[in-house]
Amino acid sequence: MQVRDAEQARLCHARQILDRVGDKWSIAVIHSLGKQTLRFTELKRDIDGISQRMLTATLRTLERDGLVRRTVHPVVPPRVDYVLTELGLTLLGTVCTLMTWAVTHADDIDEARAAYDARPVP
Amino acid sequence: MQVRDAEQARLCHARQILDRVGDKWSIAVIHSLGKQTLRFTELKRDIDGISQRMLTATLRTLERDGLVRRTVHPVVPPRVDYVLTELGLTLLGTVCTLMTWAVTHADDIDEARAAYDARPVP
DNA sequence: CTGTATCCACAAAGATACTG
DNA sequence: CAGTATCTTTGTGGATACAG
Repeated sequence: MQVRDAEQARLCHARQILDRVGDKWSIAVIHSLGKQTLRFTELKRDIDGISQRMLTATLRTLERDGLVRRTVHPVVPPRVDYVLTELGLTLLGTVCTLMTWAVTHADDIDEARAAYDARPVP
Repeated sequence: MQVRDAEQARLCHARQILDRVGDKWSIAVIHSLGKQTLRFTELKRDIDGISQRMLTATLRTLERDGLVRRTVHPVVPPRVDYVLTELGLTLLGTVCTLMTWAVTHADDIDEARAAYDARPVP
């Protein structure tokens, strides 16, 4: 039973992390920063549909988790740069793998959905 | 501009799929079915903390997306089996990759969080 | 056994306005 | 420019009861 519990615990922990890095805004930020260092406003422009509130919250979480580094330049007007850390870069690779899967199998999923929705309903 | 829009569209589509397969219950179901075919009740027992409602909803979505196959046996009492499709199996592999990343770097993230939370607050 | 239906609570997220 | 504060709205998930 200890084995099952230990597995559950590991899964649970993994799920917590997936909940973090798996939400759409985190993915978007990581993907954007994968290309280059960006400032707050540049990120906001780059990520379609994100609100200031969500961008701030997402960046804080990613910073806290050690995936993104935030650099404040003491100038006027204020300038803050965001860049992926080394840990963030390893995640970028993994995220890209998942992205690739999603892109590769998008058609399969669309087909499956169409087939499912076209079923005769009793 | 078309290039950027096309990329945005692809990213958006990928995000939709990630939203599906990335939520914790989907991950849990796919992981459970990765080991063996299971019935509804067995899945509910296997996945700690899931409610009937969520399990049903998750299975429907996965079935619609062509990741899980649902087989009803016309017997009394009713018996319904769930198994990963071929497409589901390819996702299992990718999910495992992400899981592995999460497990591998869990300590790094915990450290980063501890360091972040220990910062002196102005 | 395998679900569906309903209700409710809480949290997440958008809009908006304001500050250092 | 780079956020914070506040309000409102939406959505997600849990509990429960019931049906085929």
